[in-house]
Amino acid sequence: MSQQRHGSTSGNGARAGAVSAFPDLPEATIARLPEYLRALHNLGEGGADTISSEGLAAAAGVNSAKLRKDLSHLGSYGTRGVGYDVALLIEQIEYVLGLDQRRAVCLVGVGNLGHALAGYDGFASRGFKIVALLDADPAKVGERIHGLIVRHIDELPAVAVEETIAIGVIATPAGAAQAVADELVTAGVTSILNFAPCVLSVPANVDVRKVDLAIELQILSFHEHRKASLTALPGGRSATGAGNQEAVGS
Amino acid sequence: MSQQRHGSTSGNGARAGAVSAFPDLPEATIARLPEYLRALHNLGEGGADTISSEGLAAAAGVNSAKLRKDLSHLGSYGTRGVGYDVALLIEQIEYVLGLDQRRAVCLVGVGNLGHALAGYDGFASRGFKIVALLDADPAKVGERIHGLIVRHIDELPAVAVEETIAIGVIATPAGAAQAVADELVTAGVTSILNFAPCVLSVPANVDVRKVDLAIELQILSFHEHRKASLTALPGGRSATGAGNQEAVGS
DNA sequence: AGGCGCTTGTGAACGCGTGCACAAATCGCG
DNA sequence: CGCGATTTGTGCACGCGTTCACAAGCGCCT
Ligand SMILES: NC(=O)c1ccc[n+]([C@@H]2O[C@H](COP(=O)([O-])OP(=O)(O)OC[C@H]3O[C@@H](n4cnc5c(N)ncnc54)[C@H](O)[C@@H]3O)[C@@H](O)[C@H]2O)c1
Ligand SMILES: NC(=O)c1ccc[n+]([C@@H]2O[C@H](COP(=O)([O-])OP(=O)(O)OC[C@H]3O[C@@H](n4cnc5c(N)ncnc54)[C@H](O)[C@@H]3O)[C@@H](O)[C@H]2O)c1
Repeated sequence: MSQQRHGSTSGNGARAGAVSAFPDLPEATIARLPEYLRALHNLGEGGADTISSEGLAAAAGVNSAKLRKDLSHLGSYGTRGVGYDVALLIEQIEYVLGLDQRRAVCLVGVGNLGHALAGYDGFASRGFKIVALLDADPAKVGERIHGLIVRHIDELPAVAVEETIAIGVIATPAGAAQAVADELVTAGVTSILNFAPCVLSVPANVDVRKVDLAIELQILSFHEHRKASLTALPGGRSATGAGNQEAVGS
Repeated sequence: MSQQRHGSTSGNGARAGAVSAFPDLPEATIARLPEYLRALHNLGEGGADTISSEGLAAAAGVNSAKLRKDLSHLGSYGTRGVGYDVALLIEQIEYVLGLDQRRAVCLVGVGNLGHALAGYDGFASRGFKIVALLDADPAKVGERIHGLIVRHIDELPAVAVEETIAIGVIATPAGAAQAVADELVTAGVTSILNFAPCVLSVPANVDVRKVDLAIELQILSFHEHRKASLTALPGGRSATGAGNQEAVGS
């Protein structure tokens, strides 16, 4: 039990006072903001100063109406007849996502996958910093990867004291994932990204997101199956198929 | 343009005749079926013969009503007062997902991430088989990884002839992803799993799914930001937070 | 055979997300 | 200074997905 949905359905919403008034963004919107952000960075590097909703939507692979509605939830940062100021919009989205402060990431499980993640430069460039690599295997402990030394999982509490860990990444086998998650929670981590193919039970105040390769492949397999059974039918050639672009993770 | 949604909104649906009558499953349902399948395999190995919707829902991390509705779309494979036959349900879900036939996967880009994917045993155990590893770097070509030899990307057409590729996986830098996608499509691949952080343009009959780490982290970052700004407010301790478990991929 | 408890399957209500279509707003130009 | 072109911001309607609640069905026990 205990796994609910994000549901910001708590009725606390925005009070009369202008204390902090955190924007009560729809979950679907915040899932797309990173995509907009990446598109904006690309456009900015391309020398663009302003961008229309149509242009940005194309770059992000979404409908322009959806994009405008998403951005309108952040406030009015566009100019009618002109478009959005790229630099300003980047700043706003980064603020909302909390990327203005570099967040510390702790990676647990330096195996096949963990090794690749540890060497990924896409972390640093997006505002994250891996501050610790942890593993239970004594043979792995001490190994140096991209300037970081692998430490033993038992040192997690110590690591948490040295630096406030914002996000814990689990890249251990499924059998160890729940135990690792428990330890992360005990150490004060309130956001977990789980690569192990299993369900995690965590307290209500902890956010868990899961990335599961096999699920993605199986969904694609379904559509292959469907397409195959369709082309084998009367209908005709193609035309019935539907392209898509499901955003999933990174 | 060109990127629409899955939308099986084509009105062809189920004809009067019982030709193949492919179940017109909601997209949200098929995204959860792999999760149910994994839970069922675990339960089966645990010696369970039958399982109630409540039990299976708990194992898969979802609401039991949702699970029953999902399964009801496949037909009536449960027994009232008893539950679902584990083996039968596994068989049915695997059939619907098209996992009864082993699907060939082609991995393009054997770098940091591609190396990890190539060595992942989670593919084989879920009904997939990597049949080719491709890369553009001459230094990588010829390398042996887990019994497969890395071949040059130019050999893709030849590979496609040798074996029908069901799914292409892109693990190249973002700059090369669109070109690789085009080559995959030309080679006849109609399902793509993209790890590069960019939007792909593909014909309407090709399915693309994307896995983006950075997006996952940024979503978690947002919730960290939100939680931080909440605990700093009058309210009280916690209780307002919301646990969750977003399924994403694998 | 009948009744009782348990579990599935589903009708109905609700809420969220999407997309259309347009009014409001801004810029540039004559 | 006013007008038209352009683009944002949003009210509204629709469809999908989720959840509740319960009738129908099944097995077991007496
Ligand atoms: N390799 C991939 O491409 C891939 C893809 C998708 C998902 N996954 C999943 O990611 C996870 C890791 O996969 P992998 O291929 O890297 O496996 P791996 O066996 O290569 O690595 C697992 C690592 O976790 C460490 N570990 C085990 N128990 C631990 C514990 N209690 N605390 C800390 N560390 C512990 C092990 O020492 C090992 O180094 C698995 O759950 C796998 O299903 C892997
Ligand atoms: N490493 C990670 O943990 C990680 C995580 C998430 C996403 N990604 C993304 O996955 C992709 C790969 O990451 P990586 O760390 O493995 O990078 P990498 O540079 O280590 O590997 C890229 C590989 O692609 C090959 N390649 C380049 N152009 C090619 C082409 N046209 N055809 C075929 N092969 C080509 C290169 O030779 C190289 O071997 C990137 O887009 C990255 O953003 C990586």
